[in-house]
Amino acid sequence: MSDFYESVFEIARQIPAGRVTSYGAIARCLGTAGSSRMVGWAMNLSHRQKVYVPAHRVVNRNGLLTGKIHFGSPGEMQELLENEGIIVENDCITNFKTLFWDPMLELR
DNA sequence: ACGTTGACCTATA
DNA sequence: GTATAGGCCAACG
Repeated sequence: MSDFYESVFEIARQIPAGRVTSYGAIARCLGTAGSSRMVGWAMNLSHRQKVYVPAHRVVNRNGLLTGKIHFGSPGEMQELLENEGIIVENDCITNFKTLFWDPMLELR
């Protein structure tokens, strides 16, 4: 595993419950801004990882659950989010701006 | 080896 | 405000 994915998983693991972040935020925090797609690939590989990565807390910039289909079954991601107190409606996170968690601010 | 795709983001029209 | 274009790099067929 390259350091890039390691860092991505590390950050994803640091996301507190009930909070969400975006791929771009993680990418910028890693200094690989513009290559936010790689963060998505990293999440795709997260299933192969031994350690559990809360990928459901990572969504796109619009707060839309674009990657829910990559979970076991559609709706599972939403259920996980609602289980943590996050309100999800029509595959969109309500109060996304409030629930947004910036790794740049927390991890510094 | 080459072309296409992908859990995205920013910028211009 | 929505619509389209471009860029980024790795994995898959």
